Amino acid sequence: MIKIGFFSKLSQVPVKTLRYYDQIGLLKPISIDTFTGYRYYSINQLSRLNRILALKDLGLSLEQIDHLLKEDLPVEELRGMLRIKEIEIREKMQQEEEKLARVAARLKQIEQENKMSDYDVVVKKVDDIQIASVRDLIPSYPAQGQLWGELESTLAEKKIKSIAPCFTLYHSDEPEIDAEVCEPVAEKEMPDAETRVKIRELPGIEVAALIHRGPYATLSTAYEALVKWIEENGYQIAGSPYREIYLKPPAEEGDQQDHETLTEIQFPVKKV
Amino acid sequence: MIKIGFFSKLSQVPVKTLRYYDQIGLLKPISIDTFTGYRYYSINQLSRLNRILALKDLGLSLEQIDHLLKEDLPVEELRGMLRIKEIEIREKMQQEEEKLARVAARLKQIEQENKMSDYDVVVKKVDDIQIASVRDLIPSYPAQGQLWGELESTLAEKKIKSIAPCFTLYHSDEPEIDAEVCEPVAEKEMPDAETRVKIRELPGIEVAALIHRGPYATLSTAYEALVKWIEENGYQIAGSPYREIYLKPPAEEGDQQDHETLTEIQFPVKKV
DNA sequence: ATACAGCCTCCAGTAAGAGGAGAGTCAAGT
DNA sequence: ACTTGACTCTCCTCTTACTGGAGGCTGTAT
Repeated sequence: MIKIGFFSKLSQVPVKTLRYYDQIGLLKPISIDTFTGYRYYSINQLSRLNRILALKDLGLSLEQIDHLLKEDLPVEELRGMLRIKEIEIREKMQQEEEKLARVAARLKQIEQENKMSDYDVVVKKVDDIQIASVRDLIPSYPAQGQLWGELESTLAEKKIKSIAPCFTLYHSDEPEIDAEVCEPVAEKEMPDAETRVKIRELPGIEVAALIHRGPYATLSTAYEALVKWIEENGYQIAGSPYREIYLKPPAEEGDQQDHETLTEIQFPVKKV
Repeated sequence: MIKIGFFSKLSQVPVKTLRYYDQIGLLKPISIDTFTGYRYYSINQLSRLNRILALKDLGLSLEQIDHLLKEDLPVEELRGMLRIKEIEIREKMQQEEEKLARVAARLKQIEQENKMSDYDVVVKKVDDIQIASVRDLIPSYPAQGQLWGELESTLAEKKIKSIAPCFTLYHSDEPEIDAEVCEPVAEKEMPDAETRVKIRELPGIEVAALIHRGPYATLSTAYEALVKWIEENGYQIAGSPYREIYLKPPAEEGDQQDHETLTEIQFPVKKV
């Protein structure tokens, strides 16, 4: 029968923590004075406390520990929990390693350019999306203009509305540019489909993305930055197509100099 | 001027998160309808959001990010933060690795014995402590009895009281046992010190500890388990002395069979 | 008798949101 | 004009494993 402070000294566990363990029912004192509320522990309880600390040190939550100590079905269940923990820890180490790579890459970039990068790359999963699109081979990037004309006029005719920013899928760049211009739509099918415009669902994928501000002619620096980031951060480009999303097209039609133009570039990626 | 749901779709950031970022002032909508409370964002803000996400991905807290984006002193400060982050991540990886070792060791023990270990080893820092002690070479462990007699009688004579469980420090076991029997006391000095009993302060150290239940004759299994644990968990024994703490001595004087006897063993350790 | 250490309960706060209730708003279709 | 269903709002609670503090009682030593 010892008081909480002494029990704390013996175990080197803070008094606050012991009270907390009492509160959540993990380690209750053997008796509590009804009048004063003083907690009284037995020295025997040090064993249980040690077991708690040891399991906590393995990364188990107090709830899991409580469960393990409450039921007397420990061995098999503990084994299972530890196996899972093992995997979790490996995953976490993996993630830390990747994070370290990202930090190192960013540091390197700062050292080299002595300023904060213009581009911030994020990896994200893009959702499935319904699109209406026209695909064709074109001789140059600006030549996709006529595909856009074809797509927009068809959609206008069918009274189909775009529900999100339009974008281009580039299926390949060589020897010719294989481009597909897309408008997100709500419809699932194309009525009387005797045009080149098709409606289909684009499955969601993981992409590395960044946003470029400035005219289309300056997109190449963004591409370089994105490819470099992907290489340096433990990812690789996972096939075609990549996307160019026209978040905010030039204010005036044909004004290729608008410095407020915003374009997002997305490359499908997977971890190396 | 787009609504929160659309901004969320474009960025793949949950609406809840955007509202939270607004709340903490990290990313405020460009306008909020005074009557409806609707938040309206600008597409331009995607850049800032991307920067936030990128920095978050490096492990910075939202508070740090807010600071970095608020002030325009970013480069040097960011570099410093990232350097610190780099170190933190390495430390964390180190810790995860050690945790993995502990889990693996525990799993191995379960596989071998097919039951939960009787011993739970904890690593802890023990505090500085004032002790009164007698040290001598003894021919066998039970022979420390006479040292105890000497210590207790001296303390009784000087009316010095023990304030915690007594313990023995073993400075060496070979060729003879160099033992020091100790009683924690409050006094800082020994009055008229013409006895072999000395008072001194024992500095706090890191120890690996476990609790053994059962008569002293069975302590050897506990020692084996503790030494094995230390080896398997990336620690090493950091010199002498080790401690045997008599948490709960046999109920009756001389009853060496008491199965409720509790003894804690502590080895000074350091990480390999 | 009076310190003073030790103990009590209750409350608030941590990071970064998630989940849900209940109510108001918007846009499209009838 | 009305209804429906999707969006949005605020406010509340919950998460982990505690930590810190306020205000008040208890136990022991002088």
